[in-house]
Amino acid sequence: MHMGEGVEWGLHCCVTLGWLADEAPVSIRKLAAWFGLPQEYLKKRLQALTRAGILTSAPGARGGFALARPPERITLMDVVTAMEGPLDPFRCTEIRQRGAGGEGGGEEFAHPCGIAAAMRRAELAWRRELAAQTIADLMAASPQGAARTRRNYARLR
Amino acid sequence: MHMGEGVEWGLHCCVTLGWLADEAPVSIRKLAAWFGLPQEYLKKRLQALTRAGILTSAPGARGGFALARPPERITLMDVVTAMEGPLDPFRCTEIRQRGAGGEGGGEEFAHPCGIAAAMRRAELAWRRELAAQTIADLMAASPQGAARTRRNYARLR
DNA sequence: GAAGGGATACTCGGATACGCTATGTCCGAGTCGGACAGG
DNA sequence: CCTGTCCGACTCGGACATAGCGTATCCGAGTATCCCTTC
Repeated sequence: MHMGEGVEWGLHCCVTLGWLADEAPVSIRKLAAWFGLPQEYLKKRLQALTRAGILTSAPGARGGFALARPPERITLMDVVTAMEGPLDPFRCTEIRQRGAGGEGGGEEFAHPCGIAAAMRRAELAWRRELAAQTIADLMAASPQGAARTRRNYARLR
Repeated sequence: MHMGEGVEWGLHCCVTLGWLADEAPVSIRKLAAWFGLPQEYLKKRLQALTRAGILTSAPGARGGFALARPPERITLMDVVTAMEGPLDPFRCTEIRQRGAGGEGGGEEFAHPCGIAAAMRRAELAWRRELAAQTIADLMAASPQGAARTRRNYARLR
């Protein structure tokens, strides 16, 4: 099981955009140089955040990306679902009723599969933790990052 | 993000093997027919459970697979890690120190990345839930399944 | 000085290419249990 | 009746093929800003 790099990229970009709120918008060229990432692909991933309403994008000269809401109102859950899609990692394909073992289980299969329910419980715990943390929390967690970001951004063309 | 089908297959096989404990071992041919799954590939996945010490496999005629321990001592976490590997879904690649934005952050980068820490917290909650549930719990959760399994297994050649 | 036109710097969306991993199949080797033949 | 041999069923491990997705790049179209020209 693997979570795409877009999640890490998106979270770092959101935090950085939070620190640079008064410099917004920030162009994709600067963001890519900032993290040493492939510019075109990073753009594609940030577009997913824009579609999800987490970022706003401004076209034209001096355009770029910015946070669409204050960082206190963007949770990690928002970013993860925007990047990875809304589907659960575990998907029940109902193999219990596919073969010879499932015959004659009529009423039993009206109830949801116990295994799917168990996996779902675990994923809900995961989502709950993600929804409990915001971009603002991440910003607050590394105070030196804010200073470093403003310092380095001033030198970036 | 996607969890392989092997997880669902493995969990269902473990539960079924728990119900059929006194018929053990069960051959891969019967298990595949039981769930309507591709026999060769299912075998490959169950071998991963065997390597992890969750199942035992007996070669030769009347051989097959069986649970290696009582179902109370097999957690969902055991099965998931055996199937998906021990790596975390989220992997921090330290992009924070890769580009122009990371310059001059010397001491700051001695501390672990706050974003990675946040994701790790969420994954720990997930793993905790998985480790809290056992195959025996799943067996108990669908009492009719036990009866159906024994009934259908008697008719299976 | 104001209006118009063009250059520039961006984003957006789609098309395409590539590699890795999940999925699926196949084969040779080893092992166990039972059948069968010979003493 | 006992023992040795053979055969079939089964697992193990590795090799190989395929498909889908994550990653990455490129291009045409649209748009906002700035500058330059023209009146």
